[in-house]
Amino acid sequence: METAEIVKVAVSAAPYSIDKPYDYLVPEPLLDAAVPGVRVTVPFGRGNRTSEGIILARAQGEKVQGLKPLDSVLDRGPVLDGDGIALALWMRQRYFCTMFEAVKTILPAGLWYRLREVWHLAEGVDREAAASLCGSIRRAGAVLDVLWASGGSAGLETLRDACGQEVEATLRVMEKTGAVRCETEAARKIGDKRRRMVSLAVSAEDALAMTQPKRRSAPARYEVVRLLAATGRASAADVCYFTGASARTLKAMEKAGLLVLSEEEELRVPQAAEAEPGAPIVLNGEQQAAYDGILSLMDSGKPEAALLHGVTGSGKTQVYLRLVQEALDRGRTAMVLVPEIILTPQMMRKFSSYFGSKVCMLHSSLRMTERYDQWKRIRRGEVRVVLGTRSAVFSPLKNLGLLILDEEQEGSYQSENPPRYHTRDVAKFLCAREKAVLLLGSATPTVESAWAAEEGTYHLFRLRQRYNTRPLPQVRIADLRQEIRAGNPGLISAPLRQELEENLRRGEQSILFLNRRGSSRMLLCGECGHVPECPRCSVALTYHSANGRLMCHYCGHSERAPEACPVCGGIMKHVGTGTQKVEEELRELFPEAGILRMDADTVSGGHDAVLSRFEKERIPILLGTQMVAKGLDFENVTLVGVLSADLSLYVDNYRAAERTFNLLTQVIGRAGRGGKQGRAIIQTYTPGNDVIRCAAEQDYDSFYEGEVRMRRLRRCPPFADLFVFTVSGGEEGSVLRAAVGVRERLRQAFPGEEVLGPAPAPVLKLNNRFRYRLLLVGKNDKATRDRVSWILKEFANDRANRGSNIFVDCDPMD
DNA sequence: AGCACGCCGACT
DNA sequence: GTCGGCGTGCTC
Repeated sequence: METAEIVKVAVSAAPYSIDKPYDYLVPEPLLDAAVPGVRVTVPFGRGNRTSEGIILARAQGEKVQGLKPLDSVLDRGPVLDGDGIALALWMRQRYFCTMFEAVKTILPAGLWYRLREVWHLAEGVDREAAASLCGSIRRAGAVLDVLWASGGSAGLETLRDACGQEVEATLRVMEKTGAVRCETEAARKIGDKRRRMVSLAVSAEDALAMTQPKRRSAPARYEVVRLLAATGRASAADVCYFTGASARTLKAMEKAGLLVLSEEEELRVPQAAEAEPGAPIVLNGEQQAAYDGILSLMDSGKPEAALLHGVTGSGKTQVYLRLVQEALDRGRTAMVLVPEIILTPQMMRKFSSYFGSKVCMLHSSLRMTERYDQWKRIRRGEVRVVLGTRSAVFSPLKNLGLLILDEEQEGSYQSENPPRYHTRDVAKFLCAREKAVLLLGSATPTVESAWAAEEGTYHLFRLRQRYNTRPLPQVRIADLRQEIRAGNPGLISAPLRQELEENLRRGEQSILFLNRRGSSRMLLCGECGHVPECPRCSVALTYHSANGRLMCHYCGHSERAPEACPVCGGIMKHVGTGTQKVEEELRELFPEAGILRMDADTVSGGHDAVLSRFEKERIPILLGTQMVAKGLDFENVTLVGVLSADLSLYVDNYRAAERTFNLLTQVIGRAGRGGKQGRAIIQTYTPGNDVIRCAAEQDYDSFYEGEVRMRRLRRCPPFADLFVFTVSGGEEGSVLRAAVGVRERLRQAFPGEEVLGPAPAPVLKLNNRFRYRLLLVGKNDKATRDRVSWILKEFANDRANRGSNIFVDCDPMD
């Protein structure tokens, strides 16, 4: 039997249940280009629809019969090396996604291809011939009309718009008659940008002599030469701009042998603000000890993980900077990941002042082109330090020595769309591979991380004192039950009112914090109580004053706000947010004081605008939701009030206590950042609650002790892992039935393990899909993942589950 | 998932 | 007789 070149391909069109490497023949013309790590198009399935894929491996094969050949190669060279492919394989088994989904997550979006079907009238087939070939096919006439009118070919979208969504079936039948054919175009989302460059082809003297303006001859040429004699190479655009020469002149000069025109790649990289080089970093005793310890881990040549547990303001960033410097000195690279880079401008400034052009910042406000060009710079080794958010963990840095995850407890490290990877897990994988040090930094570590440190899996380093030995804020708890008994049913307790008065008198600023995720205004009928709901999701629509419309935060649905109740015709009333009510109460208490409110409704002008007003105009009171808790650093803020600490405590989530403790700690830390002593008031209905008490005393260790005891008892992470299965579909009954089926399978596959549910998801209906959840308490090891994977595949293959979908999350953050 | 093949009922 | 419904099995 003849041997042939065969490639293993991860195919985009293969869903999870049939995902595996598929074999394809390499046709002669693609022998050089079809190498591992390049993306290809391949025919897939009975209908041989064109699908995107990526080559995982190449080999000589004998089993040639039945194999289809590759269609085309999309990349000039590998976009993923062996390490990248290994990472994708790991993600596949860790997050229950397909190989191709993992690959797509690793690659920058600017590199993605969009496949587009273009339908053509077959060659040599005129309109009559086509019509007779398709004679008996319904709706074929309309298709031919459109193709004819658009010059013989049209994109599938065009045909869908003109002939309806079912046009695809018609086209497939027409294809068989030979009247039409389909070609799949692959278009990149963005391209590489190239810049035309100009330089002198001869010496400056000769060129000047040749273009010396005698009589009236071509002054533009002389100007061009003069410019290039001074600057050397320059871009064509610049030359034209500064000399007034036209592109034609340049072309002509090239022809005359004066200039060389060439193209070079232009990188769309945001111009780094020139920062003063940073002064040498001096560490205090604790910082030095942590630094020494972590440095010795880096030099151990083994993959190690460390937890840097430092209170707010203890100067973790200094330690990071020194360690990154050391990594670079050892010829290695470093990655620094933060939850939301926009909130850490100080960090960005510091890194550019110490690392200049060696550092690259990857944050959410970069354009796709900028992000992609940064990816190219990193791949080429032009970048030694990456500072970025979640997805920056996929930066193709080589020879990684140090990976820092700052504020490791933050939920934004987990991706919200599938595969829902957690940055910490990916980071661990990378550090193991690169024998690099993983450094988790936090003022309030997750219980899992603190536990790993206690167990010795992580090396623990602590920073207990604030950097310039500023004292922590004085915290008081205000008992709201007592307020009610004392005849104050309001949202501001007497102690908080007194402290606010005090601050107003002293001209110092205060931040009030409503412990709620987001906030929204709704419409409510004053007569029948009707609340307009999203037609696609089971949530109330929120009112946006900016456009007078009702919108859904989940699916984006938007409609005009009704004047009258659509049910009874009554008058619609606005139901204000929590923050609005607080604002009203504050205005009554302090009619003279300026108050800034920051929530979804007021923040349309931009976060930054509100905050800079607060800072510059010294407005006495800032009131907001969770968004005011993070990263704010204002000198003149000496008082912080938490309006209702309980709100985030009693939600059905094993992380509720941890999240509340973190939030309270963060908010309290906003007070007294300048020279003055800070104060904080925590209002609560449960002053005896351990979490609130520990937060008030700023006692992480006690909180941790209590929480670990609780988690051990309840079998929560780190003592067990929670696999959350979500079954969704358009018909509630069948979704519930499918979910019950999953429960039975889980009970069979995991005898003795706890299986809970199905229970409706917190938002039952989202985008017209009903969602039910199940919970498996187990251990996230290979054996469990294999069984979970089996259950997912079985679910997809069971025809009884048609129309329903399933996915799993392990230890989700939300 | 997405598609083709195949086997039955309602029409020209 | 055929068109088209959906049930079944496979995807290199």
